[in-house]
Amino acid sequence: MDKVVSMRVFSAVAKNRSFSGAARKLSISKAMVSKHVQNLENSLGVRLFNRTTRKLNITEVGSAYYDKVNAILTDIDEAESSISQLNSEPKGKLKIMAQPSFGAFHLSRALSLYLKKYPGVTANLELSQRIPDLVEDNVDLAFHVGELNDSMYVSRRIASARRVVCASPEYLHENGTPKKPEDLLNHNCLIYMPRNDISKWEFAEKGRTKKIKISGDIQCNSGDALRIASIQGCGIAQLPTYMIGLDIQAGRLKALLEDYEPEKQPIYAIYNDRKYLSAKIKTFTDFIYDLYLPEPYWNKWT
Amino acid sequence: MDKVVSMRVFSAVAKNRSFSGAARKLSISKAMVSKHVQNLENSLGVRLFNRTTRKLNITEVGSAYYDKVNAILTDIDEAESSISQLNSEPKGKLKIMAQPSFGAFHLSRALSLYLKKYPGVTANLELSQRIPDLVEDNVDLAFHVGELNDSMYVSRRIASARRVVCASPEYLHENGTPKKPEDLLNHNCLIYMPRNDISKWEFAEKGRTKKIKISGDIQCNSGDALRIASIQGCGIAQLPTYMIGLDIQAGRLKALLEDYEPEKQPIYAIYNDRKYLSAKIKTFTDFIYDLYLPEPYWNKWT
DNA sequence: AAATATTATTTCTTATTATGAAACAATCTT
DNA sequence: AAGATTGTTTCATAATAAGAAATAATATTT
Repeated sequence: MDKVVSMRVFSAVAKNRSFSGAARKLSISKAMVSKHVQNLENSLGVRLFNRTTRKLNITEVGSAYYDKVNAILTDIDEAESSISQLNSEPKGKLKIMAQPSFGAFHLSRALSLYLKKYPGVTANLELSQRIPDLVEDNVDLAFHVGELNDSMYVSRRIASARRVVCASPEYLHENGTPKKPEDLLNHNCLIYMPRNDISKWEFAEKGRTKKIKISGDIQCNSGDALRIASIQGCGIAQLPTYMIGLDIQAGRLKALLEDYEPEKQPIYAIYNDRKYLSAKIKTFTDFIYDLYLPEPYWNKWT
Repeated sequence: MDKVVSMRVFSAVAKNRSFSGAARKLSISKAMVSKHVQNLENSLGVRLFNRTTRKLNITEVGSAYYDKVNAILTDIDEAESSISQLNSEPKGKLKIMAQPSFGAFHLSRALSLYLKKYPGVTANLELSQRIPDLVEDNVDLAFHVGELNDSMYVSRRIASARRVVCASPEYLHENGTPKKPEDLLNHNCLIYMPRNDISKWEFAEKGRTKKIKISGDIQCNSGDALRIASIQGCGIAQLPTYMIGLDIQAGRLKALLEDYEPEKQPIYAIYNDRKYLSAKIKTFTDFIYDLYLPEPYWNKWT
């Protein structure tokens, strides 16, 4: 028998000075009222009311208990409402993890807009290449560019990333401009290698995906490093537009093979639980999702 | 599912940073630990722990809830222990009702001894002829001399009362001294009449009870008034020794028909509940019972 | 690399408990 | 006297608690 319920019933009986009255007020049977009071009396080993069928008097002990019970019930209500309030309006620290380039270029901007809208939230943005373990790292929310091998967490697609092949004008001047994907075989390609198995680039041709195995003398797990390398004319890179949009606009890099542009990569928000999503996580993912609708700005750089 | 139990389980999990650890500490199955936490999470609509099978992290909400829950649990424990303490050592106001003569002559003395022994108790002694309704009158304990027609309350025999027939020396000098019960028919008897049906006096003769229908010109529902009347020589009265002991010792009254003394009347303590008897009631009835053992002093006045 | 151990959860069955309608007992009100 | 209303008890049933065992995930040890 739920002790908190029994306390509420007891409190109602004491307040109404009647078992039946309490039953009506609480919309339960008077049998249950009787049993709840007995439940407390048994667990306390004390008589709380002196009663006959027609008269009711709270005992001295009952009266002392009544005061304490009311304080306790108030505290419980307060705790629950403050918890649900904490959950209905975003508050507290929001810890986010994301890949360095996407995080640095775009999340930081989104975050500062978000924090302006929800002053109760503070943020902690941690940039790392690896896909975080939300629990282990105590992270509320992670963003990931690219397909996820299944994780136990919830992922929500919040945007997409165009990838383009690019090189510096200098490099192209020296080594020529590839016209179709296969031409890359003769170029020095800058290889992004977060895990050590991908040395193919995807392209689209006549609606089909085509993979070209590329090669080159630089392999790196940092997109930023590849970007710098390509700007410096080290070779050709395939990079997301959210990284190199400005470089292309500024002419530091030239986009290549645009007719063969591959499928956009999905960008996911990853969080722990769909059921009890805290307000700060919910509102931030919503905010991000809306911010990048219908097409994120980094995908429209021309 | 008992919310207080769930709170205790939640608190143990948070303290141990482990579901299994909490289960061991509480000696319940980890299945139940899991369910209790889920119970709270459901009722709050909030995730309290971020957890995988191997890692556990309390959420921000969970942490806030943890503090509140601990305070609440402490309050509940405090309330319960203070209630049971209130019940284990006598405290508070003890409201007693009794018949005027017995109360005035003897209970008041017993009470003052009792209150010396238990300083936490204060007393309220109300003297009235009628048998009280404990609930209606909000009385802890009543004392009654004489048989009870069944009441719904608990009665405990705590002593007995001798009754003797007596008259003032002056009356006897004027009207003669009755030698056997039947002689009373020719005397003016002072009739005690709390309810209006008793005009017989009991006597014992050869081990049998004999009832003598008496008559007289004074009927009264106050034993004290009868006592005064008999001292003043108005007639013969049958009164308990606890009332007239001193009068007989002082020679104001003479005991009559002592060879025919009737059965002693029982004296009862009446209270509300055998199961949850509060400490003050229990200790006072025990105290009274012991005080009058093996035979109350008022029964041994010669 | 494989085996073992430990974690939280889920499933399943069983024993317990909560629930209120109805019967009951005791007053009060008409 | 009859009817209404009180708190309690009884009873049948629906709901739930409980934990053993299976499961899934991941450390740790071998």
